[in-house]
Amino acid sequence: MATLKDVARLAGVSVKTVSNVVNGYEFVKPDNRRRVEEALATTGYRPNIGARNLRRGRTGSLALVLPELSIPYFGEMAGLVLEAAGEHEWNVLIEQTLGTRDRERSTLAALGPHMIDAAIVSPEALHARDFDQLDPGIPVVMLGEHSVDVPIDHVGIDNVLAATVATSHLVELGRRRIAAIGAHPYRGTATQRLDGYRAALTAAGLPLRHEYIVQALNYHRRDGADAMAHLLSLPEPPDAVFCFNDLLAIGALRAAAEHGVSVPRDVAVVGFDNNEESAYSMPSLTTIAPDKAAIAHSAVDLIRRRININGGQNLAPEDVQTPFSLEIRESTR
Amino acid sequence: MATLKDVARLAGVSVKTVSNVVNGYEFVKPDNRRRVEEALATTGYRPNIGARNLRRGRTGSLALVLPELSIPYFGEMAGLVLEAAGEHEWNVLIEQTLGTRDRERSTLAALGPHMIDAAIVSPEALHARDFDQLDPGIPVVMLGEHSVDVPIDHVGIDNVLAATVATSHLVELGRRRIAAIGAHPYRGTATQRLDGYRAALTAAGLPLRHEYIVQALNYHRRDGADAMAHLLSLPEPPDAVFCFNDLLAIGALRAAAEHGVSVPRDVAVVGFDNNEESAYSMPSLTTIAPDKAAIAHSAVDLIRRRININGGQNLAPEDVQTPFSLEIRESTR
DNA sequence: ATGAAAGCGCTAACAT
DNA sequence: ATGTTAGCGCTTTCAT
Repeated sequence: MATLKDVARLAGVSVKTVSNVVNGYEFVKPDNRRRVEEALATTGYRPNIGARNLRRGRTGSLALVLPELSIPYFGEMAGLVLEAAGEHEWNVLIEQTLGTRDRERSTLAALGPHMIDAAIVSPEALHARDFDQLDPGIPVVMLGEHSVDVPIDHVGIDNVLAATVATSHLVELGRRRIAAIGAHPYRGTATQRLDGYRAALTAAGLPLRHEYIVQALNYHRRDGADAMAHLLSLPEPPDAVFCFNDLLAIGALRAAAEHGVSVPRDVAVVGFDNNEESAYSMPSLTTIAPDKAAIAHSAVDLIRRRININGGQNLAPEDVQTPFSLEIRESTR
Repeated sequence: MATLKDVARLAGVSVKTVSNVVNGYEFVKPDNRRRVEEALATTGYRPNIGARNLRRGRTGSLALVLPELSIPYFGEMAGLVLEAAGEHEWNVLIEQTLGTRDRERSTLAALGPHMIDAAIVSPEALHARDFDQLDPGIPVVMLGEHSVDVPIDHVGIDNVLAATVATSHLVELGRRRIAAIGAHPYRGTATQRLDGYRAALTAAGLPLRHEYIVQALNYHRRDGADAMAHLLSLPEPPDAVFCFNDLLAIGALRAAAEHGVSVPRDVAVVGFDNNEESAYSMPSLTTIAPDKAAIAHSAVDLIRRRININGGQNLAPEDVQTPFSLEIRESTR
């Protein structure tokens, strides 16, 4: 592997001159430039990014911390973040926490300022003080929700509003016994979506029936199926269900089918996330569709702003709200 | 940010001693060790990985080159590769090619030896000579199939066999008009799966009907739906369909439903990949289930072997076959 | 405009 | 067992 020194020797100039050419410095004698460029070509020189970053004091990488790539929502988000970061020549280091607080904490702690310039974190179980682990010098953007109350940049949709829209849609369908699947003791998104659900029911003058709020400790398809099975076994089963993500909803659809309950005739179902698979489920799923690309771009932009203002340490944390829409499909038609 | 030097000064020892402690070297005077550990703690020292790698002549990163993270199969694989690589303290840089040859080529070319120690590539459209782009010094493992004939390590299941198993399963169900969705002009996996399909039909004494082989230029759900719609419009529609991946199959299920065709009664459907969603589709999908974790681990192991033998340049390329199974679900019951 | 040399933080010889 | 020093490849003063 050719180094600057090799190229310099071959071209008969100093490393400085070669470095100047490589970095597009303007004032290089045309003759020297030519010889350097020749040497560059014949050696096939490629800068050692690690060395450059060591010297420059930056890393050229962002961390993306999320629960699990195999979860469709995060797979889709990760792909978009990769693209957005790539536009600014950042590599992305993806870290999976598997949604456990332990791994979320240790991941945050391991994010030394040497590995990354900034981090995009999608926390699931973190507590506020876990963020002390973080080096204060590196900018962090939270995706998803303010699950904890820390002064950190945040990008995402208005979850309370979105949940209200989803629930109101069911109300407008004429449903009166509307259940919710996905309540969770300390997951921020869950709390907000539950709030939105309650707000919509209250606004419609419908009673809040505690047996219609089903917890889900995880948000996988199986959990949705279990929750739906439980709801259908109630003496008075619901005629509509708002699931806090699409996976729960997909599981709910299956449970409904297995219980001989027709969707949407007997039970209407709404999801959240607009996973690609939701357009192809049977029936296809009405769902809240966040603008994921907007989330990815906003997150990267926020980071760029922070970095350009020298860590932007004493800048007030921002809260960027991205658009969403309600995608109406067969499960509520 | 504390450096080795800072810690050394604080502990009153040389950098060497600190380095020794940090790297778990055994022979350090207990007294010194104690003082170093104290200094380490009070400074909150974290090694600068970049500097360490620069010195050691490695980068600490692997590249994972794949079409798109939002495709469930690749999302799942990426998660597993991340875990497998993490066990050996590798970061993973994921590059999306979006399945275009152009981006696959430029990605290969950009993989300078400074950024990564090795690469795991899941090519879709590459030609053999595109691999010339690659620095010969860095080990590459191909995932998926020998879509091109290059002397490079490869990990994956026996696609021909798997396709035969899938098709034979349909034969054993008593189906006689078995179609295939997913033929593709130059995608390696497609060719192999088509071969397996043909072999199974021939072995069963069934005719190869050219109108039952449907091309799919992409492998998304929509393509499967289109292909199935086409098959069902045939004068003599098939009574079974083997789809070359689960997404195609999911699309096929939907098209069948929309045409009022019952699965599996009228048409049995088999997929390939065992995406998580396939256990929850309606009906759930019979599919070939590759052992994805085995693929991820084998790929990382292969890389470790190559690297330990100094680039292993003159080692013959290996072809590791990982296990798979046929997961029988409702779509063929 | 370009060269010489220092130094980013670390590890590995070499010396003691 | 530990200190000293060179150097990984690069950029950046500081000279010239």
